[in-house]
Amino acid sequence: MTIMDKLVTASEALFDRHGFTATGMDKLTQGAGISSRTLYKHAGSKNALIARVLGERDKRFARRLEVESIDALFKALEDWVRVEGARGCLFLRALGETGGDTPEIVDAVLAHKARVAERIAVLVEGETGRDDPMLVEQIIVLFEGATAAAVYRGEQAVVAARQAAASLMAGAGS
Amino acid sequence: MTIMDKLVTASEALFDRHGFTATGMDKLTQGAGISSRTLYKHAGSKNALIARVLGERDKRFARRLEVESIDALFKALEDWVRVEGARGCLFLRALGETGGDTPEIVDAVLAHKARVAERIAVLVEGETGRDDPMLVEQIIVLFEGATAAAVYRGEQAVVAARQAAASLMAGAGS
DNA sequence: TTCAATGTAAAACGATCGGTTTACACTGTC
DNA sequence: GACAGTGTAAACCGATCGTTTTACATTGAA
Repeated sequence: MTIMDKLVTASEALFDRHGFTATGMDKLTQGAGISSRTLYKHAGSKNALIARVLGERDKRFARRLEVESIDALFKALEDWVRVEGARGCLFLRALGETGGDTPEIVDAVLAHKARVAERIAVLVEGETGRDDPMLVEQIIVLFEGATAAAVYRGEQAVVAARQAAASLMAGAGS
Repeated sequence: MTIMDKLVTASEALFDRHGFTATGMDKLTQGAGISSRTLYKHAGSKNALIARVLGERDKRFARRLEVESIDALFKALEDWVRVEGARGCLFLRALGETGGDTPEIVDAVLAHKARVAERIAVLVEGETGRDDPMLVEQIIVLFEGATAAAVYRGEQAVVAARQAAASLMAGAGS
């Protein structure tokens, strides 16, 4: 495990549990077991570290979304919530905490959201056989809503989203 | 306009645009045009101020949700987004920034979410004539998802949520 | 065996954090 | 005309912020 891996892993957990602004550099160096000099040599700055954490999370999340149906997509989200917990979308949380004033963070968030939206668009077109932007938008909203609502309603929110998606997909025929 | 009104109004705007942790007390006093001593005499502490801001926002939001159908509920959300902008649910953002470690904030968030869920439950039962917990959960997810997705997809997310809700409500017959 | 690279620990930078305190001006009322 | 109440301005508290720096240990290759 490289220094960067240790740093990113520890940082992601700390950011996720305590927030980005509330997590100081000392907590990050302490969590990763490295000196502050090493952190800055590798990460450059706190904002760059946040952007890198988001980038790595995006990759890990995308790996989970390598499925072949909308139904499996929501099942994958259910697994994610069960394994990683439900504290809301870390990307949107980063955006909210920084007010959109940090370009590197904005870029990381938009890239992630674009990737998920594209994944959904491909799956919807694959299942329905046609380009249906409104249906795609509805699935995106359900996916986002399940992530957010799971914070205070638990897994049942994801289950409901999956069933709602199934209904909408079924009704999209012809 | 009382001191408390000025303080809460200015604080809500600052918290919403720049985040809770990133907004210092000096920005709050400066924004409200009052001294720090006056702020502490009225609000007690930063966390108490945050809780009060959330409480007032909940009231204002609830006033908007005094509608008579699920369709009107999503139209109300559309209005809200157009007027107040889409920076994500301020309650969940507060929860995320504090990691759920501040009881007064947790209470304010849960009270708000319970109120919205109850409102949705009443509307669903009023329109379908029966108690359908799964449908209620689906509408909650759509509502939450529209709020979150509007951050990066704009109003179309709310429109899609409204249409999805209409489909699900229509399919809930008997 | 010199040299650059990579790491550590720890002090220090100026700025800002949430919060308190002191000193003082203005108000309306008994 | 004393007095409590409410406000301001500003200094101050210790702590922490993100970041840089100094000084030193370890390593592997030329």
